[in-house]
Amino acid sequence: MASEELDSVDKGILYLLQEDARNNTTNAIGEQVGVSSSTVANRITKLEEGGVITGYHPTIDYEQTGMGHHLLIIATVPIDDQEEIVDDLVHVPGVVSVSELLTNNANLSIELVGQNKQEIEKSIGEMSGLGVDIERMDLLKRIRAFPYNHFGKEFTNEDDTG
Amino acid sequence: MASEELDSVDKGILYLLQEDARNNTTNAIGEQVGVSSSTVANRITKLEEGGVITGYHPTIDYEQTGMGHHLLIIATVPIDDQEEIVDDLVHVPGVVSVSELLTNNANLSIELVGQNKQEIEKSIGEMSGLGVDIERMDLLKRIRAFPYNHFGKEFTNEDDTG
DNA sequence: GTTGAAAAGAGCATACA
DNA sequence: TGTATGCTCTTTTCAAC
Repeated sequence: MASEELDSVDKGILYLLQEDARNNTTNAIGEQVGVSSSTVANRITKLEEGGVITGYHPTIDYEQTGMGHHLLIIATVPIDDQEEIVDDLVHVPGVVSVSELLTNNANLSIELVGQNKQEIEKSIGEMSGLGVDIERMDLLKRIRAFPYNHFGKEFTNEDDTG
Repeated sequence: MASEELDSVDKGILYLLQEDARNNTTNAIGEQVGVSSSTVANRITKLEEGGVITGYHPTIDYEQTGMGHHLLIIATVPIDDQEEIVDDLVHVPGVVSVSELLTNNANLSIELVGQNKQEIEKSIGEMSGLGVDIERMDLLKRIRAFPYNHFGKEFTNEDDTG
């Protein structure tokens, strides 16, 4: 039920959701991919239940929110404790995303925000207390996310006059 | 108009949007933060226009979609060409996000997906052709994103019985 | 089992206070 | 910022493929 292949309708839906997951209505999506709105709703439900779509999140420009500091941290944790530590990292103030890597060294990529250096240092301190060994830490200039561009634009009516 | 401070209503809205940006209605958000639905709609519009919210995206489990390969790449590009190269990277198949870092070395973090090694290799080749110098490349185990936990949960009625 | 059409209910945008 | 109205969207049901 989960890892079934996606057909062109699913791919088109995913593509359009990646463009705007909040304001793209099932109606509009249906018109773009050539099915009715109820079909779109059914498909989306299945994609959610099947674990393909795991959530919907806004992309936030932290600099606009007073979070002057936005960092990307590469760190190492013991593999056996990786999951547990990541669970704890959720509760560290300022940590907004964590990517787990399948390596021994530098197996964690952590996105951290804070209003000032004090907040950052406090978060760093908490992370260290959890057993996170920071390898490097760089200022984030910008993050860009885009629809997986071969996911289904071909299955929509969108015009690419770029 | 853009970088004004956020009040508790804004923070509560952002928190709830980060929990579920698609299914959280203005009505539900309004009840949680204690304002009317129209106020929520007005605030969201301002957050969008002010550049605080730059988009809404689903989180997709690429492994469930037949994309067996999910990589995180650390790469270096010439600083002067960074923006231009990132613009080009958008069009490389399989590239789903790019983070620009403010450093000389390893100033790009690229998330790449593909159905098989051939696709990955093809994408790598295109990236190299753009002047992207790959420093390291690791398999992604999992990515987790969470609401910035000190952003406004305190301003909602949510119960944290975890 | 999946899709599409229609009805009922809910949510959203606009105007106005 | 809140309230009210008209309009749109979503959801459910049910028939058809």
